[in-house]
Amino acid sequence: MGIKGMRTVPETGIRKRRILDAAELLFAEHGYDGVTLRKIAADADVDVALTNYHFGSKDGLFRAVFERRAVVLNQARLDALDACLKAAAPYAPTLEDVIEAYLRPLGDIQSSADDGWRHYLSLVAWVNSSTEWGNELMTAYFNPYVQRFIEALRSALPEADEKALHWGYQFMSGALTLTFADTRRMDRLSDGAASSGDAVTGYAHMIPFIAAGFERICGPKSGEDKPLDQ
Amino acid sequence: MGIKGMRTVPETGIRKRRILDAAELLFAEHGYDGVTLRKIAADADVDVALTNYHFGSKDGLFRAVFERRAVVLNQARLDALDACLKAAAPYAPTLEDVIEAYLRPLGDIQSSADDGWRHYLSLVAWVNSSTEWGNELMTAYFNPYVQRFIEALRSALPEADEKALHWGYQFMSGALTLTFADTRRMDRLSDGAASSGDAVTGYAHMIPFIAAGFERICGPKSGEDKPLDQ
DNA sequence: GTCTATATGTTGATAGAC
DNA sequence: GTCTATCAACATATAGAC
Repeated sequence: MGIKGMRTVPETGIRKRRILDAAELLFAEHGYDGVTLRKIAADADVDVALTNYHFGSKDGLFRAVFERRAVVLNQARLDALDACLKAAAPYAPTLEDVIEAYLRPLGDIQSSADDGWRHYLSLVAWVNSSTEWGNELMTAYFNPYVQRFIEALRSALPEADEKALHWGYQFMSGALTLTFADTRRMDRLSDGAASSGDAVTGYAHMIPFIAAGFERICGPKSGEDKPLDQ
Repeated sequence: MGIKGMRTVPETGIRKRRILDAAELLFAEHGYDGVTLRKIAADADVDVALTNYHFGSKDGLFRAVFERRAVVLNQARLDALDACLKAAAPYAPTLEDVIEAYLRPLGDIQSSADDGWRHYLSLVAWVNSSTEWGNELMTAYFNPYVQRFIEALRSALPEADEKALHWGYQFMSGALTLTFADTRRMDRLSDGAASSGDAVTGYAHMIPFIAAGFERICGPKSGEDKPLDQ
């Protein structure tokens, strides 16, 4: 086989991969309905029919894109969380350490030069705020990990009210999601003082911001912290 | 004119309004590309051609929907902010009062029975995290108001770093946006302990959470690390 | 203002040659 | 695995009768 200059490694998967990469970026930027298979194929520089050949349908392609990096991302975050818990053992980890273990891997990705991963985070942000896909995909792929994280939060905030804990997670998830989406609106709003592209500064502020929020509503003194008349 | 049982009030605008209402809900739920004019017309119980007659194009309809409530919403929030500033004068308002002035009107809308307004907030959430519409529409309609709010924040946090202030606003905006989106994911995640439909509890937690976050990264003691009871 | 009819293009998907 | 050719369905938008 080798003789006539033919590849000995099969190039199988090269086009399939290019489709995934192109779809990843386009879905992240425009959402599911804002993208056509033709545009994906054009950006991937392959024939339109290949998208259906490899993934069956547009729906199948979208799921394949989402699934591709979900497992490895969860594992990385799980490792960070475990390291944090082990470092603190036999005591409970501090709140800020738990938050940091949750956010740091994402911050590292976002400030990295890896376009694929950055686009993926953007896609996750879109899915997370989508009523159609969010419930199914986020629940299926990320809930088990999120549960572990909330457990860690609970151990760092032993007197936390269960409701407050989940609302706090919701706020953190929202702050994170908008940061991923990277709409560049902050740049104009702040007249250049702050840039949404500056992920390093973003996460440096986000970790203490979120930690303080949790402390306030879930802290040991959360009992008398009923700000509202209800 | 009255004689033959004809309406003396022109029914002009009834169908136009129904189109706006139907479009508002559908755009909020599925985004711009996830909705067809046919579906909007069907839900509004009018002919498809009417959508183009009244609004020129799908783009025009979308803008009309967004614009309809933007002005009145901004005015309501401006009033709340002014009331907060006046109540504190001649001193600077407290941080929590400013945050409350910003969030309270939204919380009131979301926990109200007014479907139209609730759908509108959902639409704003979608626009806010959209790369295609967010920059243009949010900037045009909401930036002037947001600037005023950030000014008020600045007066409550006199030593705030400008960058931190804007990042804090970004986190607040994200938390707010995801709460508007109301994907119901929290319900399952918390196994029923917390419900995203419970806006009253949500905002009751959100106000202190966000205030604590701002204090931590923008507070007078932001250099050090004063977690609680400061 | 409202409807019928239609123009004109695009969509996701497939069948079949290579 | 990849491409050509093609389908039926559906999209937005408009022209013209009422």
